[in-house]
Amino acid sequence: MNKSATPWFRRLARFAPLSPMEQRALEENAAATRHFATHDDLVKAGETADRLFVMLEGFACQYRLLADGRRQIVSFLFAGDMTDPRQLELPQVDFSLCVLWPSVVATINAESLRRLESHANLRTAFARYAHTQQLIAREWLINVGQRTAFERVGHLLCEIYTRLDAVGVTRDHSFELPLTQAELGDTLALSAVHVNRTLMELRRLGLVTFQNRLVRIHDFARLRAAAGFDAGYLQRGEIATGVALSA
Amino acid sequence: MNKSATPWFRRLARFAPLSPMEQRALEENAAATRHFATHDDLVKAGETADRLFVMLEGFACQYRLLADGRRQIVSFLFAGDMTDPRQLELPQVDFSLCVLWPSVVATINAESLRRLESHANLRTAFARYAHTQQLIAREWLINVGQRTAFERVGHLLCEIYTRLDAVGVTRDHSFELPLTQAELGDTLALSAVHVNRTLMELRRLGLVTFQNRLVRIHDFARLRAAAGFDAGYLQRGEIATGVALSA
DNA sequence: CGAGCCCTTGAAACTCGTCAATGATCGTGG
DNA sequence: CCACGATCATTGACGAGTTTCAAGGGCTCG
Repeated sequence: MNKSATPWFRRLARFAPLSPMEQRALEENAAATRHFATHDDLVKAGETADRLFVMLEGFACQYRLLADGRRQIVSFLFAGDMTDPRQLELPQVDFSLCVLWPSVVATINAESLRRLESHANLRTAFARYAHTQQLIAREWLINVGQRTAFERVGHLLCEIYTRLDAVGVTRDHSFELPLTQAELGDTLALSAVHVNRTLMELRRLGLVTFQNRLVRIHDFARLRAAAGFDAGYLQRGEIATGVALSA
Repeated sequence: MNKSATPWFRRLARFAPLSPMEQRALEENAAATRHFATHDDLVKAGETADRLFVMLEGFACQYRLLADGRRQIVSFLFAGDMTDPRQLELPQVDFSLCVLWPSVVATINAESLRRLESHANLRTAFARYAHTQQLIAREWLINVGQRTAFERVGHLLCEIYTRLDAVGVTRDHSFELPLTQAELGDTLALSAVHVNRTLMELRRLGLVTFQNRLVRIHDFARLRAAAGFDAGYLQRGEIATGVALSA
């Protein structure tokens, strides 16, 4: 029995009631794991889509490269996150997947997915999970499209804090985020230099500090207001949506 | 028998083989239609999500408003397009839906959706269709995040041309697009003024003209190259993916 | 102890936004 | 049928936010 699937189970259990039997199914299918180092690419856009990836530990992102090297990061994968199950129906992968911090990753092939989806609750959980990921992607579009640099950085930090807090890996309003400012820039469509200046500004205002991979949110309420953050999109698909949302 | 569901049927039939029985099911459920005028809001973000919308004729968009009035359009709905079926599982609607040109819209409630999804092929078609919409949304993120104004406008026009061509409503490399420059701006995260200047530039270079709601692409190959457009994301989920993709 | 990556900072340039004014187009009512 | 108002396209001048270039400093790791 492989217990390393726990974060994955925890994440999915937020979207559908999962029994011990389904938990065991996840564990069995997360058995084949591999370790990856920072900057390893697990897949590149355009390759054959023959497997899914599940982050058991670590941190990764999906991105797309333009011909001249510009890069847009389109999603983050924390421990417990996985790539979109529907991906397996497509001939090619749309986004490259890159590990940003030493990670343990499980691989799910079509056969495994079929087995997992024979559990109705898992199928439901996968679908709702994927839907939530889509809501996040749309929110990023709004973030990049309409918000100022200051709001963008603040909004993303609010989102990450909320996501990590939901799985219990924050401590006293702080969390580890192994992202360089250049990577933050590729996420938020800002230059690394401007990300730096914006983080300075956030620090100067006493809202957030981000040093040595540690983000500390000093005043969530004020940050949230300044960034126009509303956690609704992160929780809408979950079973027992936290009632105490707006504050 | 209501034949107005034809564009909807055509669109879905690209994602799964649909029999006459399934076609009839669509027609029956598209029976309750309503007409809307330009700028009618069918739903607003935050309202209860109790129905889907299917565009039988016309043109609409989904958007989100920020507190101070900034607007990001997150998707276009042409004839045959529908809102995301998974939306019905959520308590609230995430995006407002606004008609941009006189339209005929069908409404699908949870009960109708359940009936439709009892057809396995329709369920598959819905899921793949929604997945393609998600790929488009991600592409928009890349567009807004990484491309210049010039590339953005070009890329969007390539996308729309490709989408409309697939359903046969283009004529000699031109198509109707009832969008104001301000709306284009809210889509591409540009000011209306800058959209105007960019369109001028595209015209000056002999790539595209956009006048009186008519877009004419004078040199698709060159536009496509200039914008870095690759139609893959539009066709990846479809059954018989056009083979002649890259050129 | 050096190499490499990352953060930080300044100066200059550029893209794009805002403000403002003029035309063009179109539907509507007189 | 024309005048009116409204909406939209167009253009210019100016300003703001952000990028780019460049250089220095700090940290980590071999």
